[in-house]
Amino acid sequence: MPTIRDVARYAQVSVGTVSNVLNGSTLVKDETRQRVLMAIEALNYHPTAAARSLSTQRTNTIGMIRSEIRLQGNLIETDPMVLDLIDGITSAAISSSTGLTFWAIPAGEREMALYKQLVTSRQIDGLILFALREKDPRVAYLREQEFPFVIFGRFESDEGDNWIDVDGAGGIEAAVRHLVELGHHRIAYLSPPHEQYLTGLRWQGFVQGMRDMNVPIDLALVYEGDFSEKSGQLGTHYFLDQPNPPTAIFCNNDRMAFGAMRAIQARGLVVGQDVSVVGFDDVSLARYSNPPLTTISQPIHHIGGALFDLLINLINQQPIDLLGGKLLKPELIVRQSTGMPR
Amino acid sequence: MPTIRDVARYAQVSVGTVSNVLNGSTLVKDETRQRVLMAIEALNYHPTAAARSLSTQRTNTIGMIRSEIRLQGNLIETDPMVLDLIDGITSAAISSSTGLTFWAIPAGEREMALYKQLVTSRQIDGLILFALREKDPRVAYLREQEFPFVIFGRFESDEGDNWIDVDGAGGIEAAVRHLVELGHHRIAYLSPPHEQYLTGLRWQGFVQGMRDMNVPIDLALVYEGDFSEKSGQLGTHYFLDQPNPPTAIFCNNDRMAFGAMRAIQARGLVVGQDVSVVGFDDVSLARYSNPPLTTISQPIHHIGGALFDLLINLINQQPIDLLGGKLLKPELIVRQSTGMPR
DNA sequence: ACACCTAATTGAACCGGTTCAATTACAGTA
DNA sequence: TACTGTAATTGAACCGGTTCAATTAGGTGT
Repeated sequence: MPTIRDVARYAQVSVGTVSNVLNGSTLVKDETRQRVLMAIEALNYHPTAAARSLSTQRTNTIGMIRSEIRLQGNLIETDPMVLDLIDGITSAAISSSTGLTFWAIPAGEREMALYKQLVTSRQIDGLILFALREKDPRVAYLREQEFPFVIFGRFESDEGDNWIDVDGAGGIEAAVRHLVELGHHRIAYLSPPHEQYLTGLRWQGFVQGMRDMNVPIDLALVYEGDFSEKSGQLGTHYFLDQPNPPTAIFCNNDRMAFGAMRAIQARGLVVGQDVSVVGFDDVSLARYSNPPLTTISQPIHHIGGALFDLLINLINQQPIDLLGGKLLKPELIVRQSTGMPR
Repeated sequence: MPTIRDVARYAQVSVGTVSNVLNGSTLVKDETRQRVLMAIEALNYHPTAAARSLSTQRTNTIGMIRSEIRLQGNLIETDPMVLDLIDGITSAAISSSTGLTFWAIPAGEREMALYKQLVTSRQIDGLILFALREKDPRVAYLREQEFPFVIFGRFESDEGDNWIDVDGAGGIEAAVRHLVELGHHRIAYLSPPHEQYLTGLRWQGFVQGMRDMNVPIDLALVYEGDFSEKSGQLGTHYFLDQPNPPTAIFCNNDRMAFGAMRAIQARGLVVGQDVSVVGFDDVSLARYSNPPLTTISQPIHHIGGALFDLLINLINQQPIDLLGGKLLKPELIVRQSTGMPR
């Protein structure tokens, strides 16, 4: 494996010159540059990433850590939405030849240890956080360390310039309006897990939407899910077992909505007629479910790219201009899972 | 940021000793070890990953590259199955504090350039390949470079010890048997894209299954999809527009099966009665679709972990024992999307 | 007291890049 | 021809670990 010194010798120049050629410095005479390039070609030389990182203090890698969450012992699978996020990030990352490194670890002490590891060992240049929890210790730590990071979502205050979020509350208000306009008065709310930070924001949107439409909230029609299809199913059975069941169910993600539809159908009821269902995310399958799911669409692929750009600017300490704004408007996509109540 | 020399000075030992403590060498006297550990604690020292990589030639990172594929200009989204694979890999990786780095790049010249980059710059210790294509240039290159890599799937010959696959052909044979036993004779086949290497293997399974059951294959009932819901939908409309339409459709992944079910339902037909549908993968949603999807289940989370272990052994040049075997038996999960033909 | 052996410790050399002060090359001017 | 200014090049020092031959410490046997 040739080193920069081999190239220098072959091209009869110094290592400094080779380095300048590699990094596109304008200080190199054209003829010399050609000679160096030919040497690089001839020896099939590629700079070693680790050596470069060591002296530049940059790794050209950003990180993302999934908090594995277990409920009753079984792992909650990653939401397909995250895959779209990854797609968006990596698509944007490739143009600046940056990689996205992934870890998965259960929330808790070991999680913090991993974050500390990564930050202090300079294994990555920055982090993308998502699915923040209430009083999330990760944010405090990263802030304290002044380590570059961006958040998909908000946290505690809307201040700071390192987050991008979708106005989920606004989306829910729109969904409630849609349901009430169809004639629904008993609307159930399938909540995200209470540990999640967004749970509070989403709930506010629901409360606001119901208030705006003058519909009372029945706390018997609120169920805490965990984003899995299973919990959507369980919550829906719980709702439909009530003496006074709902005619519509708002679900905080599409997976729970799919579970909800399944539960409704298992009781011989028709989704969109007997019970309406609204989801959140608009995963690609939502359009192909039976019936197609009314849901709140977030431009997740675009958000992934925007988060990446934001993070890179943060890392490079460049001024940040969030042209598209940092609080994006989601869009209610009406399909056949919602209809007038019977 | 303290370095190993700072720690050495603080603990009044040499850098070599600190390094020995860090790497768990038994050559250090217990008392000295304690002093060093206290210094590490006091200075809050963490070794720099790049420096370590430079001298050990190991990065503790493995890579995975998604080939972005565009058809008619639009990006094919990543299959949710891949997310489960990532989950499986990262779950296994964390215990050996290894990260998984991700890139996405369109297949073609730039793709090969990226592979060469990564291999020669020693940015990663090994690669996990998936979704191999016919005559895939990546395999030849990596073999030639003797770079450690493992494949989810097989390639050209079943030789080599660096792959794990599911016996897709066997799964399809079982699916065909299931359909024929229900009474189906006109079975359509929704194929993967022809560029994919597994397409040939899967087709052989279909042919074998049909032959075993003495059912003729009608080439008018074969359609090449691209793994997207959309293509499942298109293929199904194509099938149902035939003068002599099928009573069952085998789809090579669940996403296409969801599209197929949607198309069937759009025509006012009932899935599992008028037309049966079988998928492949058993993604988590398959159990919650309407009707629940009969599909071929692969232990994808487990495969992710096994691929990781295999790769680590390859990297460490340790003997490999694939206890579970490298060709795993998939399982046909019968749900309500298949039934007797009318 | 001395030889001998093992356990522990040392620190210079190395991994392979980048950086920048110092030096050299060369063209333009007096 | 000497002088000046800019362009190009040089190479030692540095980034922060690991490694290992050489050295020292400490214990045992005679």
